[in-house]
Amino acid sequence: MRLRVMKAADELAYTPNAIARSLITRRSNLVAVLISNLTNLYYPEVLSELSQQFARQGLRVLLFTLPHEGDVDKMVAQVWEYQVDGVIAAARLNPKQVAEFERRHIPFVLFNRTLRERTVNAVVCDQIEGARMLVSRLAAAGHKRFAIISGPKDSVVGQERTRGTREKIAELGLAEPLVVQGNYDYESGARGLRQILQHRGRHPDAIICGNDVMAIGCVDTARHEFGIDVPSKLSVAGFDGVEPSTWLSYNLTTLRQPVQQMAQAAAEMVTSIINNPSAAPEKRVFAAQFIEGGTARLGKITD
Amino acid sequence: MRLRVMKAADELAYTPNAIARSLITRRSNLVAVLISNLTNLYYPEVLSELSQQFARQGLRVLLFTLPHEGDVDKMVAQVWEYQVDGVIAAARLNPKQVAEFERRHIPFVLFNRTLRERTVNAVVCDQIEGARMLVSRLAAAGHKRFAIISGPKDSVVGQERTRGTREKIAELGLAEPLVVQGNYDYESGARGLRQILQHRGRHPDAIICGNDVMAIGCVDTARHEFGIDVPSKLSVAGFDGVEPSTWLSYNLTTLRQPVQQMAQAAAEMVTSIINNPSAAPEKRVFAAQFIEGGTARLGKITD
DNA sequence: TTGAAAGCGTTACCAG
DNA sequence: CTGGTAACGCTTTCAA
Repeated sequence: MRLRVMKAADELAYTPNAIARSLITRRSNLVAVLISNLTNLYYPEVLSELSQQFARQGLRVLLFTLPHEGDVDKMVAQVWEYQVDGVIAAARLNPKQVAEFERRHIPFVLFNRTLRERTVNAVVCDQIEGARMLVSRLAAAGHKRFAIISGPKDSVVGQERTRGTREKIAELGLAEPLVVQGNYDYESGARGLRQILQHRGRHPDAIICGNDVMAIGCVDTARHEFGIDVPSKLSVAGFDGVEPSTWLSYNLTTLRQPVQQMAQAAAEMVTSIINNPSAAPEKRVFAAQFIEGGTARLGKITD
Repeated sequence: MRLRVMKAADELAYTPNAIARSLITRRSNLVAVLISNLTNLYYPEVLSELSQQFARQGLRVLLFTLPHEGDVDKMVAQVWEYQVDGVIAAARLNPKQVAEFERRHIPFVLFNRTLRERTVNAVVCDQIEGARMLVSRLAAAGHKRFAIISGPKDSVVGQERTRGTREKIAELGLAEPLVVQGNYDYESGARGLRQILQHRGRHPDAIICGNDVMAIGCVDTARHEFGIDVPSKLSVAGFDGVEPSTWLSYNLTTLRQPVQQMAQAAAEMVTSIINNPSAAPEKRVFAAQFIEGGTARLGKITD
């Protein structure tokens, strides 16, 4: 009997309907992943990891890419409609939007961001500590005049990187760094360097960029547009540790974020909240890994 | 009355349940996107475009990243369960798997792949024509000895690029190229070059790589490991036109695929099939755009 | 214009 | 252990 049913099912190409199942079980097995822009080089790695991790637990990723200048509220509303079992947000959401997820008891984990004045589930990398480490290393190697090409204003990660950098520079009693703003892309790294160089006064001996892509733009522009040798005449460092930073032409000095670990942690967190919704919010902080690379002069100065 | 209902709905944080709606309307507004590995630099751009395009039409992307060595059949079964309204596959599926989608009347579009001996809906870029164009330009500039760092065996796109290259070389009566195999990543571009150089006989004057990332690996290795000047001593070209190919250190000679147009076409195709399921399969072929770049000597030889 | 009922494909539950 | 029935939240249809 059972056999005959199975055979018929096969012939009719029967497949259980996950949607109908979700309706009654109240579990969609869907996890929304909110990402601002996938072209960031860093996020594809995150997304790929998340997708693999979730697949392992029988969860599927429902992707939401935020329109650059679109209505985030509308998109968030869409997330609710799909009754997702959880949300991972690697995008800029305002506190009200986050609060709304909590009100609806949707397991919610922030990726690489936190909220001020409130503890929410989050997986982050310690940007401030990383930035301080970077400055220490550079200062120890004799750098004295720093400049910063910062991330965009609305990036919390970028702000923290800038803040950590400035704090440590101040602590070490070095001159306040020149800060110019970028927006995380290659061109803005190039533009940042031009702005720094046209600034009157002595040029900096180290430039710290808000991410790797800007650092790469900065290195390229220094070398090819201005003929400045990196690192002997100028040190440049970035953040992230994206793949191109390891390429021979750059071999970038950078602070690598442990993407894989972080994605795994985020996925774990979502599933653990699904299974235990009353648990207290948790923030998991990972340390960035210093990659010595070759765009910064790091050996001790001897004379 | 209407007003009171709306108000109550708001207070209760009522949100329509898309899942329940799907059950009765038999439209999930979900589109499955199948991608083999997101770390390819090329696919994030595709995915990003697709997601934007679909969002505009009220469709959401359900992401399926194929495990490198996993069970594709199982993953395909999952796609069915979710009753997706359409599928875009930028991954290697066998003909049987494709046929199964058709049997279930699920709108199905292949991205950057086609099937032999069968016409299915597909959006592709003419790799063969592109490769031929590339060889023509290089030959016209005086290159005589070609080598190829090919894509992995199971990549149809890679095969076509290699085939177009070989065909044109043969037509021009030039020596048959040395072909070494890569797997699309940076390291395999480096390895490919080493293999080519240790091959006895005269070194090639042009290397055509199966994609940009390998070309970048090849250029870097030539310059930094072997001290070979590119392009004056060796020309290197790639395919794709990914963002890093435009960076100053590379300024790669490549064939850019019109990702945005292709993604838009794919999205359009899915929606048009949804609205008119009986339409005949269509293949939309885009031309690659030749990017002159600076890693290949393209000026006419004068002596 | 408003209200009630049927049905989508599944799981859960409760008799038999 | 088996079989039938209710229920999930929505849209559609039909009647009042």
